[in-house]
Amino acid sequence: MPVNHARTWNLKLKPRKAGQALKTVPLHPQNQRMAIVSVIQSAVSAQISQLYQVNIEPSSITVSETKPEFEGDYTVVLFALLKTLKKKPEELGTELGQALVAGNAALFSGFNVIKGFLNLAVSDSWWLQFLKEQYNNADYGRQPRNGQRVMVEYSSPNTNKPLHLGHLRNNFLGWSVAEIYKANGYEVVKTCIANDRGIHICKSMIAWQRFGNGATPESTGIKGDHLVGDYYVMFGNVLKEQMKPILEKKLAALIADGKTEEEALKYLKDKKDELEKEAEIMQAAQQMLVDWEAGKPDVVELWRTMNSWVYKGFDETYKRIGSNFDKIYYESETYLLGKDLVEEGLRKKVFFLKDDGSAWVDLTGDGLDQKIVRRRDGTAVYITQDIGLAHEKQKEFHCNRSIYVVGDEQNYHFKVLKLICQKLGIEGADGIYHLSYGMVELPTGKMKTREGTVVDADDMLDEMIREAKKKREEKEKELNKTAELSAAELQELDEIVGSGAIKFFLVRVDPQKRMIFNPEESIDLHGFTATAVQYTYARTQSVFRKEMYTGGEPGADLLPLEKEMIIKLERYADIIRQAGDEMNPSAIAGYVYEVAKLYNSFYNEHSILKAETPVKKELRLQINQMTAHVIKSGMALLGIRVPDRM
RNA sequence: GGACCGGUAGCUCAGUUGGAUAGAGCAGCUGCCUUCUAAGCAGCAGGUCAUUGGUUCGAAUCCAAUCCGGUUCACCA
Repeated sequence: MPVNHARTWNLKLKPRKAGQALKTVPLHPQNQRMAIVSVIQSAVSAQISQLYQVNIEPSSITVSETKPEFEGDYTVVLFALLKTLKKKPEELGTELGQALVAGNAALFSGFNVIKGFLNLAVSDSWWLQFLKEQYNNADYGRQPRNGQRVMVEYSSPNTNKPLHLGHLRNNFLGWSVAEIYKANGYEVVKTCIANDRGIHICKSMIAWQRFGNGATPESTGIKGDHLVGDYYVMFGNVLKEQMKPILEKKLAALIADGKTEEEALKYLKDKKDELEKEAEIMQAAQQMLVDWEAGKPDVVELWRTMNSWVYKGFDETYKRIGSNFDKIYYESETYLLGKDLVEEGLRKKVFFLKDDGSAWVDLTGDGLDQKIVRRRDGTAVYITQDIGLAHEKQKEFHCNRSIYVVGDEQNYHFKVLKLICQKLGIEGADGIYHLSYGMVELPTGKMKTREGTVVDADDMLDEMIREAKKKREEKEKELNKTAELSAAELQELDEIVGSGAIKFFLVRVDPQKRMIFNPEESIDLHGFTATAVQYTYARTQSVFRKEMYTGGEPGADLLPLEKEMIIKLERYADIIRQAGDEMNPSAIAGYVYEVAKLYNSFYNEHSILKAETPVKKELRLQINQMTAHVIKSGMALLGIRVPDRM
């Protein structure tokens, strides 16, 4: 079917937990450094081998950050080693500690043993060397290209209504996971499937045709996706009206038939979909779907027109939230794709035919059920399209992994999809991964279109930006911090803060968990929020407006907070890897906030520009710079910008 | 009923392959702006980690059962 797509969605994205180690290609030598934890593991392993002639795999040695209440920076947990080495905890800790300090003077400056824990102090010189190498590396923590390619599909809107809060979580997750994959060295293809055809699309079309009086986004001044969404809602209302007499009649018949009212109501509820087919307006919508599939010119034309309104509206929203895609698939172009594969599956005996001619796959051996893949009338079902699309994606991009960012109500669907693709031997089937996330709910429960409790994405953004502006204007009365900014710059600032707040709020929670969206709390710009992190970044820049680092020597020793800062910053590389392994942007969000919080303590405790000595000033300016880089880089992985002043 | 997911402070959430006295934010209470940005900092208070049993040097974390909440098991998508 000829389809005209006059839209221009731009885009990008990334995934999680890879079972395989990264094959890194050396490109940036400064990014090839070994993490401190690995350095310690290797040193301990080597020392054990020397002292006791026993080989212990470095990665199997537990090394963690020392708890604040103890002396030291990193802790080796000895319990696991006691049996193999036949030592008592204190004895082993002491022997190992002495040998480690004696043999690695540049690395360790001291140790203590408490119970089965060997606490090691890493020397100031090691941290200073690290700072020297990395403080001005804006790409610290990012890995060189590893030659692997990953596809991330996210967003996937229906073209019959505007985006809502659930779509925002999906978009931010998908986008961020894509960026995190890139930071881990993968090439990423961000994709989206536009669900642009089907009975739900016809519903808005019918309603517009009947009640629209030729209304357009231009004539009404309503954003296209919202306008179409209004007609979708209108369809629902009309249908409800038409169902009333039908249901009443049916109810009376059932009761006359001897059923109790309760039984009858339950029956009607179960048969809701079937009964709706008796409503005139529903029949009209179904006829329209038939006409669309037959390519009836006026229907196709209306479909194109209304979809173009929606796309235009989506483009605006995507632009505001900074979402984009490298490749967009349209269901109108892919919905027939899986049909050949059904034939192939039948030949390969992956599928089988039932007596009525429908085609099925039997997954009972995999702990699942039988699943239909082709209706008896020969048409494809949802899963069939997805099989076809998976095949199509591989033909074009040959990705090592293919991530689908889709809500957890489709867990079963994706389990089935992967299994079928594997059985069919589709390339890349093993790389299919469903990044499942929990629903966004309100304190009052689920969002329901019928009850008008759906939080609209555009409204949400408007409200957050309004809040950011309000807060900024309050602050301006106290301190004239943003006085030098133009009106346009101020507006951009409000957008950075407002959209950052909603992004951070949705992305800071473990994707897997469903989350409660409390409008009042989300609007708060204090505490564990993007705003606090952005504010911290603005502070670093405020310092640099007064004075820059020179690149000179930062001295030989560190105060506790100075060292804590460097230790925290060093961890960033590991956090990126972890967030990638787990496909979990919340790991980045939590870390970036920790950096900001620690920096604020540091900032409060030690003056940078009025440091005790010029050497201390240089040290703190370098810490200031690395903090700024890490915050900016980490926030960028979440799709959140940071302002120079606020 | 089968399968899968969740249950941690009043609320919203962290808690790495099992490690030391379970952490943040919000809300509540005390202090701190003549200073590099107070959208911040320091502190107080707040816990039967759903329950029970098990594994072991050690369990919020692993196993089993139970309770509570959610999702799913369509010739819808």
